[in-house]
Amino acid sequence: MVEKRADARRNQETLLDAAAAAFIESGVNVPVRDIATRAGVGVGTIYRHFPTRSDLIVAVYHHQIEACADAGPELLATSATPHLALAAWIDLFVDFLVTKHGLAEALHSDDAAFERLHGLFLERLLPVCARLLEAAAGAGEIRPGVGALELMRGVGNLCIGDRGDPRYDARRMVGFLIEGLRPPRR
Amino acid sequence: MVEKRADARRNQETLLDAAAAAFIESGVNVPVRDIATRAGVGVGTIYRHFPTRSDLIVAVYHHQIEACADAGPELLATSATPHLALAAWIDLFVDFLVTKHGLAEALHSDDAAFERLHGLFLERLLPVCARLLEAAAGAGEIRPGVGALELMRGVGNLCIGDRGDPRYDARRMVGFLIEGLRPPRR
DNA sequence: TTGGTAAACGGAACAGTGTTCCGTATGTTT
DNA sequence: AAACATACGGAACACTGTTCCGTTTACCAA
Repeated sequence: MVEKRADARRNQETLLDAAAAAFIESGVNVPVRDIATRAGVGVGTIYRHFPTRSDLIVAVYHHQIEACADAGPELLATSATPHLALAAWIDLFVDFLVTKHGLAEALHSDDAAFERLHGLFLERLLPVCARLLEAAAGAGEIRPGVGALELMRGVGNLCIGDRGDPRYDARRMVGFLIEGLRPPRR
Repeated sequence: MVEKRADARRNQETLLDAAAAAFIESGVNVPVRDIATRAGVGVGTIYRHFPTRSDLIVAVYHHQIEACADAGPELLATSATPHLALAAWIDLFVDFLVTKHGLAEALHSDDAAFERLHGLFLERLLPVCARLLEAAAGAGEIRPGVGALELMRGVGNLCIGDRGDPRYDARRMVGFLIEGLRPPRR
């Protein structure tokens, strides 16, 4: 493994900061040029460090995604019931998504540029969700046969378009969805 | 009101056909030039007849939207319970959305180009949904205070990304959401 | 210190798409 | 048939993503 040049390392840091700021201000779909200008580098430099938009987004939000993943087992251990743990974890997930403008949309586009983002969610968050689902199903609190992937996609979809719009509260809708997972009443 | 020229009327028809075909083949985000080529006209002609993409989509799907709107009262009159009517109507709505690739996405983008589409849904479908919700709430079958707009946006969102993907069934997720509207169990 | 080399940079250039605009063509009317 | 209004076509512009290469810079060895 060869060491990277000092200027390259410096630029990568600068880019991460610039991207984070740009994402907050203009959403994750902010034009590449804007990020480049903000960082004071050429667009080529961005593509060299982060070949796809996914790579940049992943780099910026990596820690938060990890934190969300880590919270799953913990919630399961400390919650009164698995269903409550599931609901609480989904809440964390929703919080993460709705505070990143455009991220929910990006997550569910089939654009190849978001491949790695997709991959990270699948790799880190999906197993956590699956574990929580399993526990809740095992306790008879939700119907069996609900897939983690479809649940996460559904929840992610529900988060689209929630930008502090008072007429649409993603958390509320997600709450209904999670409630609807319970077994049919007799 | 002045009569339109014959060639203009002819072109409008041709464009509707071409757009409908293009939507089926490539989704509602098919490039304008593709539709123009298909219809054998210049892009200017499209923009003259349909200034925004919304106008074109609305023109193409107008009848189906009307049919969906008309089905609401009918379902309410013939269903065993208001909740069943609501579920059945939402099913129609979902059917409409998932068979039009990209329509659900378009519906929830804030792009100004989809203004009229948004407007038509609000104007025609929203009252129908509100009526069904009211009936169900009145019968105590769902919690009160659920807004028609948020429900329709939620349902629309859940339909995003369902392209016959076996791993994601929008209808199933919507079913859970509607089920979750029921009052909390004691 | 001083080359020499590989790594990294910048930004021009290209590609795809939406949108506008105007010279030209066509239908309509007198 | 002439004159006019309407409509047409597509070039041209704007915006964004992406690639590519001539130039610059950091690093190291002599």
